[in-house]
Amino acid sequence: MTAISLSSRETARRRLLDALRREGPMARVEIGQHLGMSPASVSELTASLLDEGILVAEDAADQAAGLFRGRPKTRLFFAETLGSVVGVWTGFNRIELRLVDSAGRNRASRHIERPLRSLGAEALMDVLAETIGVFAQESGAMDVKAVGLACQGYVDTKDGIVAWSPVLGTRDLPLASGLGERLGRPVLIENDASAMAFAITQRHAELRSGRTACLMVGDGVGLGFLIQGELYRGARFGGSEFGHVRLRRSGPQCRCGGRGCIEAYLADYALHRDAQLIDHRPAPTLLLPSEEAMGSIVDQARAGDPALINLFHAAGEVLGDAVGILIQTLEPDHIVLCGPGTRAMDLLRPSFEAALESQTIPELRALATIHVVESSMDLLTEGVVMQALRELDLDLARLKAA
Amino acid sequence: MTAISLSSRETARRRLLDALRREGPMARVEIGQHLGMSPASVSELTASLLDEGILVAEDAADQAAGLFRGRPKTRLFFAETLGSVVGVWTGFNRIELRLVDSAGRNRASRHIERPLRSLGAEALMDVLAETIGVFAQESGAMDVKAVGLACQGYVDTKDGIVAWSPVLGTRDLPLASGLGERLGRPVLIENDASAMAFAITQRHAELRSGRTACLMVGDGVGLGFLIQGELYRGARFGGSEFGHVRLRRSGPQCRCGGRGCIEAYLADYALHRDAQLIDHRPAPTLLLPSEEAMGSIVDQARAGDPALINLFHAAGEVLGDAVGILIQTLEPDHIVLCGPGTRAMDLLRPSFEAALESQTIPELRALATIHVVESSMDLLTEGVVMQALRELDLDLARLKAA
DNA sequence: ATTGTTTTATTCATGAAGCGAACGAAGTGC
DNA sequence: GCACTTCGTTCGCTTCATGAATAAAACAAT
Repeated sequence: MTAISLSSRETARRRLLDALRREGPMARVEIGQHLGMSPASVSELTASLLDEGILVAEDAADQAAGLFRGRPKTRLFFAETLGSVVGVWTGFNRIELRLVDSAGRNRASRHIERPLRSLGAEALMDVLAETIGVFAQESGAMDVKAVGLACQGYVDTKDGIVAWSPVLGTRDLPLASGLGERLGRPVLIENDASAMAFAITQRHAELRSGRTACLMVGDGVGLGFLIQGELYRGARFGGSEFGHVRLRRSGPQCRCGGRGCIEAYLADYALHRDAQLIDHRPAPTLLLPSEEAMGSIVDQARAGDPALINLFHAAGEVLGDAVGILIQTLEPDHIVLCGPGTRAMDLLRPSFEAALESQTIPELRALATIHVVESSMDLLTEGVVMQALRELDLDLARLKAA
Repeated sequence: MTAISLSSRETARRRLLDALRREGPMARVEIGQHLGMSPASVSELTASLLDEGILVAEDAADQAAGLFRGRPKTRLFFAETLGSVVGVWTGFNRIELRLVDSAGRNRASRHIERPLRSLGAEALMDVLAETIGVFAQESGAMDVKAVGLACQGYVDTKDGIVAWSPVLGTRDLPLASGLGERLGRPVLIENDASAMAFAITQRHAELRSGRTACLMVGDGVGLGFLIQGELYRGARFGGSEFGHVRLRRSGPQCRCGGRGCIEAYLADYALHRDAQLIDHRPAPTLLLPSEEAMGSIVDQARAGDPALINLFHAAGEVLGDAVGILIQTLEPDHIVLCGPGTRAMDLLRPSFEAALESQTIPELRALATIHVVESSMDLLTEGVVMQALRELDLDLARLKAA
């Protein structure tokens, strides 16, 4: 499951299948209009996809009754027999699982509470493989074709190695091959912010043109960067772990070991930790605070608690500085703020905007539209499962070609 | 002179001409080996280039005497009759000019002292047009086909507008069209750091693969980012003016109006200003300190002046933080530190490396090779003139096609 | 001088990919 | 049954790149 450069045909094929997953069943003409392809090309592409058994034509009977003139459309969609794919997200003390069919439709999902950090490399992979296996079985999926796993940290998607992750507690872990051997299936791994960024851009067409930087605020702070709808890949990892950029030299402690990282102000664990301190409560034991705990902090701040308001003020300022850096460095067309952290956007906004304005000129700021997309962590599994599906599409094509 | 997406043929043509400018005259076989093209394709491409009069075959007589067997190579190179191109860089109180022929060879260069900031938009463009015209005439160039101009600031290359520049003192200046009308020739404008980055990557083959981030330290601090040897273009400007990222909330004054920008620590004007202050000398009147003035500051620091050593220590720390941000955001394969500011790299290095190490994990740091390229400001005119030549190549191709 | 050797350059046929236009297919409305 | 409309396929054309065969231009050997 490596991403080499794609041939012209493979790109067209991918665009077609992507569009079908996003839009649902479409007739050939519709696909052509949607992608700006000639009917001839669509015919050619779909012919081989039908031939390979990846797509099937919808029964004419299924269609809306004949209120139209002309030859009726025959909609195409993914065959039901292609098997399914599991998407996984590993958080600090939580694993999210999702099962989708080849069309990307949700079949089952679940999350379990399970701390992972304390396990060693082998035990960690054993637990993950076991968890994935049980989930698939209990969901009645006998036909899992691939697995996609997203986690925070420096994830080398190409070689399948997690160089460092705050949630796994290991270094240079060959997670893709380790899980792949245990499960007997190809495993794709990805940074979680990239996975979420991909899921969000799949849902919003305007974000798939130009350059889109998605800042995910939640458990940590991550960055997913896309150019023309495709994830930007850096030298190995992709523009990720932006949360560990140090913005304040002597700022609060971050779990990466440093001080003053973006995350140490903005992430749920940081806000929760500081709020507990303000309330003179004991330090939290759970690394990943619950949505209820975070909600109550936000409510108290909205009710006017001055110390908590200050907390969000400082966080908003850091967010503004972070977006300023993104704008000055990547100059994106779109900036997306996403993840659970956007729940408090009303509290962050004043200081966020002030900080952003104080470090960018209007001409530059005007280039990037800032979108706040309320999104929960289950978009992560959606993103990574989509990517696994796309890799599977490619593998199938190459299998037939060989 | 707009950069639209290139056709397959145009890309091949550009690669061929780029290679000839870099490597000098080459025979068709050599071009093929160099670019990984089949002889048939090279033959086809060169046939039309010869036909259009852009290339000519070298005289057989010019070649080395026949110590070789087989049919002798006929080297191809740019026709002498194609005209020349002027490259310009505008600094605070200085204009650098360069005249090159169509092969990119230097024909003449000059720099004049002339402050620009105090002029209005029209007067500024009058002065520039006049200066360029006189330079071309006095260099005996009757055949200037295009002009490339690089300057610091937010430069929209596509629309030819300078949104803001610390050296020009105007806003949203339509410089390309304004100069173009005055000179009667197409004018390409570019951010100066991008121009230098392009020049440097043209000289070093290894920097043309993967992602290369060039941080230019000198008059200001700029960033040029290239992917596979082509300049990254953001929404409008390109990943530029990185020097105005604010790294220290309450840092020293920057000429952009903000405080604590990277530039306010690292740029020549900032170091010079602070050194003057330490020596209890009057504030400098010249905005761009001379190379001698900078050299004397560096010498004093090397001789052990503790206050100046501190100055460079703080600058190095900011440089380390800046490179850390670049690594975490763009994850480049290569980082190039260039520009006159590298003259003091020995003084910057200890704090630079400490700061970089304190905010990046080793796995991530190991991905990017850091190159220090000693380069003076005259590489700027080389970079922008090369880009103007490439645009001219394209225009010629499109002219023939139409 | 003639012939062979070696290297360079061109030509030609082929294949991949996309597309416009023409044509066939499959319905509805009368 | 026939016109009409819309959908999908087929055919021929174009662009582009390439391998193979061929031509070209020298030198070396006889």
